[in-house]
Amino acid sequence: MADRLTVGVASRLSRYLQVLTQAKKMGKERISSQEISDYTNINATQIRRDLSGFGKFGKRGVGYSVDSLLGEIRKILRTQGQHNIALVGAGRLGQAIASSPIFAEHGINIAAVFDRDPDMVGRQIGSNSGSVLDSKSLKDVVRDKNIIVGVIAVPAASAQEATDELVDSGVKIIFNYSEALLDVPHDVQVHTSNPAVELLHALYFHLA
Amino acid sequence: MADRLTVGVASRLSRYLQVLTQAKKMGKERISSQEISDYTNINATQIRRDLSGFGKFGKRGVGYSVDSLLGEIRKILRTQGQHNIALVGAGRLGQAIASSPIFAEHGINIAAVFDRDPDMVGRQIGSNSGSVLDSKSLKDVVRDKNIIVGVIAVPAASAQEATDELVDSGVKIIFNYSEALLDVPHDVQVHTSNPAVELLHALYFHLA
DNA sequence: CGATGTTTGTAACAGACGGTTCCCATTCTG
DNA sequence: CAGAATGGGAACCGTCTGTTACAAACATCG
Repeated sequence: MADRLTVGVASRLSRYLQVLTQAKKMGKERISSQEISDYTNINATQIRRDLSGFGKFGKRGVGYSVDSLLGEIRKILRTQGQHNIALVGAGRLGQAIASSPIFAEHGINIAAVFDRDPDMVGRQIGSNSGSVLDSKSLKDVVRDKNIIVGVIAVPAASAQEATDELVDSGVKIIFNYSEALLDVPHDVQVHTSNPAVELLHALYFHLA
Repeated sequence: MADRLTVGVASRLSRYLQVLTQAKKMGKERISSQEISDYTNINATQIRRDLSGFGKFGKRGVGYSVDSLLGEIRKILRTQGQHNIALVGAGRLGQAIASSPIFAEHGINIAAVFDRDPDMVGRQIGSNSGSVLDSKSLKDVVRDKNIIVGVIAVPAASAQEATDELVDSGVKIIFNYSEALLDVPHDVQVHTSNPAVELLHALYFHLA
């Protein structure tokens, strides 16, 4: 239990979390390993093995309780509390992120939104985040609130600059929604999302 | 060569593609396996092994030519031509997707954008896509253009409905940017993007 | 109450895969 | 020319995954 999880296991547990969250919203109370398998394309035996490694969460002949399994996985991933993140960029993408319920559902709080455009500063975007702050205050705010996760939703041209400011302020995990490649110190993780590349990957496997 | 690639290999090749595309934009002409490793966190030896399996693309003591390696990987992934996709939803997220250069960079063309809101229909969003079409015409347009990739950028509540229409029209690959779990036939791939879950995953590994 | 079907938990095994470590050939730099 | 940098290639090992099989627990139905 004290051992760290493998990347593979943690990834799969995250997928389960995603399915369970949605299943709960749809009012489902119980779910079987086979159902999770249908949604994730992960082998049902693998799912049971993953879960049984941490305890006996399911009931034979019945399945898993959605609620309790959600709690157990959150315990395993140690992501039960609230997490604060900073969002840089209040353009279309930033607005889409800020107004999505997807972060709040998982206990993630958008603690601050920044933009360098004076016309955006002070506006309220999304429902769960405060008003847009001036990028000049980024360093102070991020440092004061001890934020360690930053989301980059600015054009590629200013992505590196935003990254540098975040890193300077103590951020250790960056989600990059620009096309830019970001240079960061070794102790900072960058997750770059690139739908186009994922699409090419999917297309390859679609060929008969 | 006729053999299908492993999922792992194809994933890594896609990552290389992403790095190379960006490196080219930054004016880089040569790149070493070590540099690619720095950006992708993939073992440099692994990278060389992946590439050398398809031919001798690099020059010893020098590295790889960015341009030619780009072409080689595109050849391997068979994604050289133009691909048409359909985008459903012209809200903030849909607009962000349509106006991003990220798809065009990889030869992916947003052939049609749909929205059910009459106020949106006819507007021009993004620079590379035509004007917004009424969702009522989705089936006809998608079928006529032989589109096999659809992107869902609508609220969770209407995601399944949009999915059903796409599937009915022959779409085989769906990128889902809503929180909804989508039910699809077995021959349709769904790629659900969930930044919040990815974030929890990253947070787990960040703990010292 | 008993029979039957469903679902989890667990073990065992084979195959694939990734990381590592070598060593060598080639090229560039000074 | 000497040395550093870099890709090509082989071999090894441990880990992970998918699969199969089966027993135990539970539900359902008659």
